[in-house]
Amino acid sequence: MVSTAAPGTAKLAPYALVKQFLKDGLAAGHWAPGALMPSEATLVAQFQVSRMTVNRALRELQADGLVQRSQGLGTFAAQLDKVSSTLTIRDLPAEIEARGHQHQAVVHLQRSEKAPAALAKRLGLATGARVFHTLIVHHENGVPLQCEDRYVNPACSPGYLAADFSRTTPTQVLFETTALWRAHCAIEAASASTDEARLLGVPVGEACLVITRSTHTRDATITLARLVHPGQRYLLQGDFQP
Amino acid sequence: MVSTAAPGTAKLAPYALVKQFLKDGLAAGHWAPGALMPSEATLVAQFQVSRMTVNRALRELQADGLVQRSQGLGTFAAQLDKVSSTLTIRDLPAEIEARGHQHQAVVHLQRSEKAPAALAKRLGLATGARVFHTLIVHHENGVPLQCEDRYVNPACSPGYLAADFSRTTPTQVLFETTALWRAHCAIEAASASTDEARLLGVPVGEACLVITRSTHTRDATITLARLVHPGQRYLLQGDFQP
DNA sequence: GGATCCTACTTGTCTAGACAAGCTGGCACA
DNA sequence: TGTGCCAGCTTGTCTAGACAAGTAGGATCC
Repeated sequence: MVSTAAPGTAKLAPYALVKQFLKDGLAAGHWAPGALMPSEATLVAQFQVSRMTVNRALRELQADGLVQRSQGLGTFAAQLDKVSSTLTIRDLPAEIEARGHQHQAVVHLQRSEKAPAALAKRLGLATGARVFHTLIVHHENGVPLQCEDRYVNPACSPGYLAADFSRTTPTQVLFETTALWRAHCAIEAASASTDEARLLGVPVGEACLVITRSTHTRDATITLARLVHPGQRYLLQGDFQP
Repeated sequence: MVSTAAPGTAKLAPYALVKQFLKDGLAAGHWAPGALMPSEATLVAQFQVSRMTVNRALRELQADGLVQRSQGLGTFAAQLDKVSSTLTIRDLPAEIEARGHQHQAVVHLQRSEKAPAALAKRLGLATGARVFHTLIVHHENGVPLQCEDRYVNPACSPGYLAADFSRTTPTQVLFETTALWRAHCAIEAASASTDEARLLGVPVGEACLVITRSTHTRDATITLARLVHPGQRYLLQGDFQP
């Protein structure tokens, strides 16, 4: 096996080269936000490649939000302040495993219940219909880190209650049996309730990070979850890099 | 002007048609996560288009995280549970304006200070160097919604202190003068300190959502910001839809 | 002067073919 | 039996050209 280039000078495909060139120029401030950037024809001449190659580079930069293009006008450097930071919310057990730490789940509740009117409505069920309810506390290296209070639409995952949640996770079970189509989440801060404080081992009134998450198939709501984290022990992090 | 198609049946470009077909199939569960999807050649035959067209559709689906592709093997339906929800954090004043509400900024502090050692280090400056410091409370329709405590690297934006922050916002000023390259943010819950409680008009100890944000050029740190929101009044929302 | 048309430039998209490179399974050979 | 090679599949990428459609500015006509 012979390496084709010096290490760190990995050979880039032509389209990637054009992309890199433009990205670097943007980072260096060669084109102020809103400024007109080189046209496809210009780049074709400059890099001696075909238009499709340049077009791909520009199209991907547009998808990344780094440039704006409009037919008839040209390509413009994007307002980078409009490129809002995105942060990803992952499954906590997966995150703990990824850190190489030990994950432990304590199941406090795992049963079928009659849904109160408000809950039934949010799940798109008839009032009084039965729903699955689990309450699980996730520990990282023995420290309680998340209190997961979850309601599941039985129609979407009939076998949900049969799972062993000390071994697997609700997210895992649900996504093996259903086709996710839409998800919504909200993040807020709230004080720990008496129950939550007890389960998480923190003082009542402790500031907590609360993630409310709902996932849906195309037609129905699969599950509603309320994830409560002690404020002192949990941090959601996000990075943005063009 | 003659409409080219019935409303709701807007004519899609062939590549978009292929993309839609695959997306619909995934949503309907035709391909379970990990299952082998049709090859490019199959789709070419099925849709009677050229391979580049099909390739574009598949490449975009891959960029969206809906399929995984590997050379020599084929295209596979992605594990959608791995497609973590992303939520975007926008500039609060912009968000308030977008809601059609009235935004008001009260400037409590706007000056140059000697940076303590820890801060200087985080900004990549020499100990004791001067930094710009602003403390602004943003109101929505008269209600305090965010306490923005921000330090700025003078080298990146020398004119920062001259701005009128009752009229414009720090984010706006910074992005007009600097080229953003990298951003980092973290979200946590914390209790309101005495000062924060006073500025936000909430009881001391109230649960607050705290966003810590740092932005960098390629070489230097531009700014560090600590954004504190009263838990009862603020909600970060995110949607995910393939 | 004002309205209209026309041209040049831009991006958006598609085509038909080509070569490269990675994976798999079967066939021939030792 | 085991090993290596090769054919046939897959995706990854590039090319040269084509037509469509949107914009802007100048030339022309009234």
